[in-house]
Amino acid sequence: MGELNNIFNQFLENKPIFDNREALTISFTPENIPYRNTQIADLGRILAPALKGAKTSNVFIYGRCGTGKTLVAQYVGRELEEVSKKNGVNVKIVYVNCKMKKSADTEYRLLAGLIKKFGKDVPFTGLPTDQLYHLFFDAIEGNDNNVILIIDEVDALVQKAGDEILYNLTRMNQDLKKSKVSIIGITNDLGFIDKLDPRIKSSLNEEELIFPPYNAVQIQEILRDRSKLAFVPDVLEQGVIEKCSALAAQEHGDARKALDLLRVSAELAERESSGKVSIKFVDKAEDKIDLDRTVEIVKTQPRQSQAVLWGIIKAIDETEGDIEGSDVIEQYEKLCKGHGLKPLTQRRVSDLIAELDMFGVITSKVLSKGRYGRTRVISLDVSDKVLENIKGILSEVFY
DNA sequence: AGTCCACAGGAAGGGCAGGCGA
DNA sequence: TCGCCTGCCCTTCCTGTGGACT
Repeated sequence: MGELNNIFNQFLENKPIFDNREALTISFTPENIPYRNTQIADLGRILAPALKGAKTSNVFIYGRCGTGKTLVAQYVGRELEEVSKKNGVNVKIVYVNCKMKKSADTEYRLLAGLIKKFGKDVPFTGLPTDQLYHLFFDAIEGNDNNVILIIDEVDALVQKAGDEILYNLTRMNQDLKKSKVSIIGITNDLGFIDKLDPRIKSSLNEEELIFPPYNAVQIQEILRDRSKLAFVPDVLEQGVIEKCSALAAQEHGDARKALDLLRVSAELAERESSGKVSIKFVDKAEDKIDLDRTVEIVKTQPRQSQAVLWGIIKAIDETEGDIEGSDVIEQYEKLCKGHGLKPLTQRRVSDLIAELDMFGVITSKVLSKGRYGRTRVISLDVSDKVLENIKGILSEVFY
């Protein structure tokens, strides 16, 4: 108990670093969004007809992650809602993120989530889909609303649930008498729209906005803006912002990453009771973010997927280089045998490997060896330190 | 030019669990 | 409880394919 008290007391005695930590998180919406005036104005013009009760065009917003798409869409949406309220018009903005596991990544969950946002309750599962459409329909129609759906990471939804749902949503307007529904789709997959069914493509892509990546100088400006809110004066040492920006700019100008880096750097500085944030904390923060992310992924994988990863690591250890799918299967099946785990078919393992690739834990690419067939060549995509951690986690699972 | 390897990966469907209303 | 619906994980079956070999 005494030790814990010491920790708490020391924390309280430390010179504070943060003034408002929130300002560095993704959920924070700043007053002013730098370098996005054009996009804000464009989206504003597209949505403005809603103020006169008209249906607005469907919009697609493209841009890589951390380019401000979500921020701008939510910001414009909120402003629009406010102005409409003042003018006595019913405009409702509904935001859903399809990448949020277990919340909006299937047709059922998306609809259930939307219906909930209109204040009605829906069971997690169990209702036929057409009934859900009816519920959603009633929810919208009941309020005489002009509804604008912001569907974030819409590519994730379509990949999992197919594009039928988008078709159904765009078609709803034909049956609605009093209300209107428009869609703002947000995606970081530039080729996304071309993968859609042409019917959906034409009705959904009435307008499109492209969000270019930020450059290092722009990210610096964003960080400076936010740090004025987030930190007490003079805690950032020279070069910290520059370093965070440079690292994030290397990764296609991802402002979110820059903010994360800055926040974690400061948290590490706070934890070490060093009243200032110096460059060394940025390096540590980069490692920590990488480690935390990967460890989290590995920990939350189902057992079979962990077994496959273990097979990959074992196979790489043994061959000391790149390995092929068959090497993984061999190690994986050995592991299953040893732990009474029923081995999955090669087809399924191949999907699990692809999943691990998607998570960024491994890198794999399909390679043709001519007469000797085609295989997937696999290598690990983590630093040695992270690998040690992964091994630790997995050996606890497969003692 | 044609063959053929060794897999990738798409399609379809089975089986299970969770949840509903009757 | 039963029948029905869904999502999810998985298998089975199948077609496609890049390039070394003949």
